Amino acid sequence: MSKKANTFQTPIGTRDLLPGESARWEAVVEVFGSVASRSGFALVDTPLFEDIGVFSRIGEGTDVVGKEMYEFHDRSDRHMALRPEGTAAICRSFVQHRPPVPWKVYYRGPYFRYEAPQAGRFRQFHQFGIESIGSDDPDIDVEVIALGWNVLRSVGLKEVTLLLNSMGNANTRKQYQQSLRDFLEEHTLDLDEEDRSKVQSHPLRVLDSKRSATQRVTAEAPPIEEFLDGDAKAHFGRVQEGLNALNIPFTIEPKLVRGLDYYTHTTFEFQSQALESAQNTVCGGGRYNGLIEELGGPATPGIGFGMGIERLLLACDAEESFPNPAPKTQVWVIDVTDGSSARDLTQLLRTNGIFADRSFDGRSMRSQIRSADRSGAQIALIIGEQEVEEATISIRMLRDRATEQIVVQREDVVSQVRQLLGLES
RNA sequence: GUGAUCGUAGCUCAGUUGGUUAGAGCGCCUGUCUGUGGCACAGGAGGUCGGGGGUUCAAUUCCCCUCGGUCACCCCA
Repeated sequence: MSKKANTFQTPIGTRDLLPGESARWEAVVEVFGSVASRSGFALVDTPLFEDIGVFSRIGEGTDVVGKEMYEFHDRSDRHMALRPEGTAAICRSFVQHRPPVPWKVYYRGPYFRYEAPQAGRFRQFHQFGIESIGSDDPDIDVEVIALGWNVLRSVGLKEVTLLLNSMGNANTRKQYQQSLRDFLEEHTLDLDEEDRSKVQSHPLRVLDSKRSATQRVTAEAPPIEEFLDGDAKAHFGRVQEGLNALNIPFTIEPKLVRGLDYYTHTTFEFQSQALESAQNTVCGGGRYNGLIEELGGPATPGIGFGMGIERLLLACDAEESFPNPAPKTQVWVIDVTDGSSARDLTQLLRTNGIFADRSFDGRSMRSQIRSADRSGAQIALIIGEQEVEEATISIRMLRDRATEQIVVQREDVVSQVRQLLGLES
């Protein structure tokens, strides 16, 4: 906010993850990892930057590569970019290493897009994602979508809707684009001015315009369904059948085209109905049967999705689910003598697997026990002059004021604490 | 990139037609309680009023520029 001399702040669209939120962040990452690995997906980590060519395969005309990429030349003049999304890099990795198929992987980490920030949108944002490469089986589409569904349920979200569409193969996509272009040209004057320029370059993009004049026109546009060939229809039908069998509710949305050029056949989006903001897509993905080939590999089908962690947590806030986990501190060591007992006892407890903490700077008894209380610890160990003399420790249970404080021998403290915490082995 | 809106203590905000030492609540620290926590009371620390320039005898208050936050378009997670 302020910019005083010699002070700095996070760059536009970035933020610090602070202790108040970081435990929740770690927890949601953990949830995703366990849901994904339960379905046979393994973690893959790719670099945060790559040769820019990897990402330009997303589509030269897309906003993501055209104007939102953080690109730079390194000291050896290599043209690089900070990754703007996950799928292209995973496909590059597949081509580079040629693992056996189906290759089922998940990933998570920061992504970068040079955009003006707003609700649910950042320049550095974070995604989970999965990719399943090497199979054209529609049941894999179902597995991928179901995994997204399972994650959303696991963090407690209820108000989400799944939108589903099929783009057909590369050929139908081309045919549909042309006929859509023809249709839109006839109605150019009825379109919102802002959208007219997209008719030639990106007719598909006109479909998801939010402008009402344009929406009135596109409501009459030919649906892509009419252009699907027999195989595409069969594939799409089988996907729907699978979702029905798994009791995953969905809505067919013929205008769901998505902004990345590589999609073929199944495309889908999970939207949060609890989010008031303009960006309510929590998870989006689809099939990309031509991308691997584009990146120099053998023709190989693939499907996956990306899930925005910030948006997922925003949706959790809106539904009041997935709260910040309780602090982990179990024991607070209070030392009102010279602090050496606190120094030694915290180390002893910690090396015995107990979450222990203490106050510093020789604070008063009152101050230390207040810190102990606020830490969320269940137990306070108290050392004063008397305890030092007698080699004992007073134990106070912080969560139940009715219990009497007890005194134990100093050498028994670890086993006593473990017992009181219910950890006794 | 375009548009709207905002910018006063760590946080949430007051601040009178521009007028002398800029306030509150919460939080933090200390004390009432010379060894005992969630309450109460008292005290304390903490602000170049985002930054720069201008108008004026005087600017947190008016004007310009700039930086940043928020929201929307575009697009997407």
